[in-house]
Amino acid sequence: MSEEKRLNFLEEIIESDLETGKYDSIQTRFPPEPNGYLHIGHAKSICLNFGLTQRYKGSTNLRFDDTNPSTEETEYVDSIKEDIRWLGFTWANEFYASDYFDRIYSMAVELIEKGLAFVDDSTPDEIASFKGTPTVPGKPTPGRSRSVAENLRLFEAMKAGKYPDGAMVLRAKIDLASPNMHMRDPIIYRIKHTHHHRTGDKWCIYPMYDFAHGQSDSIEHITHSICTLEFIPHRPLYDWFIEQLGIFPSHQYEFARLNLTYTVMSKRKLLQLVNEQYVSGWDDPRMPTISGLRRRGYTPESIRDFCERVGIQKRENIIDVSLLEFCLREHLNKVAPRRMAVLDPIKLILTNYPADQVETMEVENNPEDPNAGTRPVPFTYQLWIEREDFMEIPSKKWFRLAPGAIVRLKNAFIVRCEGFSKDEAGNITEVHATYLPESRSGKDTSGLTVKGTIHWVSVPHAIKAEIRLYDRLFRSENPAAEEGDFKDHINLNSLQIIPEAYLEPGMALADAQTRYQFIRKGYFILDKDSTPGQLVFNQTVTLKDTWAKEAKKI
RNA sequence: UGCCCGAUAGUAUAAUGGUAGUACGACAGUUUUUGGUACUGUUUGUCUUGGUUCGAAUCCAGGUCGGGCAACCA
Repeated sequence: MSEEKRLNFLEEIIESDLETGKYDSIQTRFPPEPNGYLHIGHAKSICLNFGLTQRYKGSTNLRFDDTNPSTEETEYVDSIKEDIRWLGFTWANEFYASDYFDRIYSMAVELIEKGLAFVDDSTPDEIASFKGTPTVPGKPTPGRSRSVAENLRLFEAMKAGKYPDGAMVLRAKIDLASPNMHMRDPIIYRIKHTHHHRTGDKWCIYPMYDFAHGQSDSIEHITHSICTLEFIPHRPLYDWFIEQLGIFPSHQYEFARLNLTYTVMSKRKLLQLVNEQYVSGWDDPRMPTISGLRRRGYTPESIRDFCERVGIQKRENIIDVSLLEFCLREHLNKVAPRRMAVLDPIKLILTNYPADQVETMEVENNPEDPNAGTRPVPFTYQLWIEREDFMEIPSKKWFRLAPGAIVRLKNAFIVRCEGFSKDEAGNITEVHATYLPESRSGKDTSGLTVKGTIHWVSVPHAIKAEIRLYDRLFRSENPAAEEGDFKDHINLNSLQIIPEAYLEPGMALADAQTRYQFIRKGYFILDKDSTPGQLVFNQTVTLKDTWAKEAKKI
């Protein structure tokens, strides 16, 4: 227990805040906008916000940042809640920025009364051009000099629905010459005659992010409001509103968002992949969404472990997806029951094994777990084995089947290859072998040592299943950074369907929640498309394959 | 050419003025009835130039490079 955990910069700030007595406990929030599904980048934020209040005394709210009704839907609210729960976190309160619309409206009125906000009826183009540029200061629009009474009257009328969308906005009156563009009289309310997923048609004006987020934090007494780097320039504005309104001083802290190699991580791009049907949906197993990873077979444990390992920093980063896969394999290796499945079958005929005999082999369920036990698997003279486990002319370092070579059939016998047959096209159709009766697993008296062990499934007992293999969705490490359209870099072979693989018979009763290891082939989980008569498995991830590398060298 | 943020092995992440360490990856090997797992070893790094200091990845100054900011998006 003496192992010291290194603190990230947020933990250091929090420990200091707790030590100095600035706070007795901390309060964080996870603030998604319900306009898309959560992805692995959000998982980093979720693990951060909830992790902090697990580690230190405090609690975390789930707050939907639903201030833009034109993009937000209840479907997204539901998926977000499901994903957070699945990741293993429980929020203290479920809040919505829309819960605070009345209070936020009053705050706007207060700002007007203090002469710190005004109604502007300039056109969007006018507002933009009067804002100046980063190097040229802005100029006041005519509305800026309106009286408090007039502003109050107009804002009231905006709320009452007297004006169409875009006719006018409410702006904070700050500093049109600020080098920070966000301080150049930012818009804080706009007119949108749009039905809201929660408040319905009660409102036709909605606060902007900058006039809702900090206020919501403050209302909830959030002590540490954690967001991503692009909000850094918003912080002075965040603080300005809190100061002018004299409300609870929440503080904003920023960290670098997660990026992963060979994928994209923006909701806009992910939505494009869905809408343009490059994938089957938000939960397509190739998507970096939480729902996609879940369907693919990822475990919450492995995702949490990954988020812990990537760390929290302020520098931009792109994490190698192999780290995610490492975390997954590490977890699955410990917990996944082993099974045998042949994905690309050829027949192995044991010429000296009685044709009418069926033996039951006891096969280990998980060599990593002594308590996992064994299961019976039927063995006959006709077996399915992987096509790639036989080589007519073996290469160097090959220690699977080849003419004259011996190999062990996992948890069964050692066999010697005696020959093979081909069809007219020259494809191997059958491999012939003899088995060594004295080499049975557990009572092997053959004295032989074999270098290779392969898996098998008895032909008459095999059950069929569809298996879906996945590869990375993009060919480029960082498709978003490539020239042109990111979709030009999509990997067109990211999904490979094996319509008919052969599985050991017990898999007919496969459990939908269990991630299985198909020995030597990777980890697999039942897909939601699966039915009792037509099993469908997703390959979660392959096993590390050092032979594949060796084979490439040749 | 305004303001803001950042820069440590291939990718991430520590070292908080005192031996540049860890993980993933890669490479090599040992063990193995999964070419899996486990274990061992190897490889590669402080953006740059000055300054402060007995001593700088760390503090200071200049530069370089990367990123962000001018939505009635969040």
